[in-house]
Amino acid sequence: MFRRLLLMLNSCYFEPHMRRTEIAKAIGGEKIGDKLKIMGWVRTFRSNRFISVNDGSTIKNIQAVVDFENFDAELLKRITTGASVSVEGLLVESLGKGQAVELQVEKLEVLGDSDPDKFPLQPKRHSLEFLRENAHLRARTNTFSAVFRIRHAVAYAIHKYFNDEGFYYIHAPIITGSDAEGAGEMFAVTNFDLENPPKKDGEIDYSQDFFGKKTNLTVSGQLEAELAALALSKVYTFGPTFRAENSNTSRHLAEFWMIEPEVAFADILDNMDLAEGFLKYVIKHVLKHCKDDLEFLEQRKQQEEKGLPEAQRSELDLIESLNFVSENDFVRLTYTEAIDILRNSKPNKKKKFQYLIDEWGADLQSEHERFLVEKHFKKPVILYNYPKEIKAFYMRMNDDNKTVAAMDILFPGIGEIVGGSQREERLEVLKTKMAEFDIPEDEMWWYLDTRKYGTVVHSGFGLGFERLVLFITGMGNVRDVIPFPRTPKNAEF
RNA sequence: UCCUCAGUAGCUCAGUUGGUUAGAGCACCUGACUGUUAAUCAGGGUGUCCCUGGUUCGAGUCCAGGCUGAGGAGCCA
Repeated sequence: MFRRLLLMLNSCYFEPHMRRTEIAKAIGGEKIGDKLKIMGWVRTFRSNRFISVNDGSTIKNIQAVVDFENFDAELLKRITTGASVSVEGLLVESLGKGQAVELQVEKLEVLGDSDPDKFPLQPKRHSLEFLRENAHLRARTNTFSAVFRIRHAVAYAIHKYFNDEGFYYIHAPIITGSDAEGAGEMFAVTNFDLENPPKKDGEIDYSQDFFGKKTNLTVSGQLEAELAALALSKVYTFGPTFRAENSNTSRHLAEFWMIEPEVAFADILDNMDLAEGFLKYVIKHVLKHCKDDLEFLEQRKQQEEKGLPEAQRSELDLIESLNFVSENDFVRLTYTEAIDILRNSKPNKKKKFQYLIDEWGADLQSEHERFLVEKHFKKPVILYNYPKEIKAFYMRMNDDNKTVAAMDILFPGIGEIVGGSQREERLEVLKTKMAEFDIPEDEMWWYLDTRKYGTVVHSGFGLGFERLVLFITGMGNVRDVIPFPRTPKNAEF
């Protein structure tokens, strides 16, 4: 009632400081007949009359209609692609097709000019590579604003899922003093003068460094998550992770975000249930809340695949494939079963694989994972119980003494999206494995303590956040789903 | 790091067996028009052909080395 009254007053005259209405709210349909102020960035200015304005609140633009006869020509000249504007006027049903509503402009202000000769983004299609080089501006494109809104929705859904399931969010340290985590090359953290570090007996003396020891950026929060899970039962981490690998692929970043749930009293099967339920929940959330953006990205993908031969195009459209994954059970398959399938597969018999599968124990290559996911099952696959030799030291030894309770989830087009395991909770077995893997016990005393005092069965996994966003958005390169990608030879912006 | 491919106007790209002054579309500038949807029409070329060296009468084109990017592999998430 009170609001109605305000609205009536509002439509009679302009307040001196009218509040901005987000475009997402303005085009919802409920505000027709209201006087509104819109602020945003000009996408196009057509016919000297129609300003397409976007403020990032939605992929849709609002059409602001100016009677150019009543406005200063010099002012209208400043309405260029990329300029920021404030427009006030009456929101009405659109006279033209293509949009439901439009704003009849009564007040027009250019907030920030944009020299059209120099502004890099034109009202046309740009290559993703070009936009990557202009990452400071690329969020002003439909594609990237859609991707980043979805990235947000995915992050939010992850926190919501875990919260609703009784998990606690643990902030694992970014700087780590243990170099025994065994997940690849690390970035050193130091405040030494690199030209002239202090030395002792010819060697760099790390005891004089900031932390009094050698430290690195974290490659995984798993070990810390395990400590927390063995107190709080159900925890997860969600933070930046760093790998100094010289990886140049569409699936690797030097700085990426990883989610690592860890659950006490849970075995490998519980772990698979958690991962599968979690992935489905997140995808459903995005399907429900990001419809406009998904539809746009679906069209973008179709457009992009038009140029490809039919065999290389996706069988399902983006939204279809998300529905499919969220509504169907993942295939669960032991490593041993996978080897049997692969050994008898056509590409193996016809020697089409670059690495032929002949015996149990071989590490699976990308081509094998792809075959299983994209050709044989055509759905996400959970592979588990791998040979102990090809997996990490902390994974729990199975009773066969040959395999460990590891599991990887493979997604079509992405490959490994989740890697996890039941953890070795038996102190003596863990110590033996560490010796086999040359991991010094004295650096991991705190990890071993959890097995010494009240050890329990527990499991967890790591999920590559960008790989999940990659799958959900249908983009082709993780560099295009993170605002400012860090890759070898690239840390611009 | 390895393999393959690419680098020409602001962007996307064409450029013949090495041959005169390097082109197109879009963007941009000027003008016209005005209910448009990446508006339309007319006119205008804005260039270190990635860099360095070499072969040649002559190199965007051929050769060598380098830089950058992409795809794939490895590593993995």
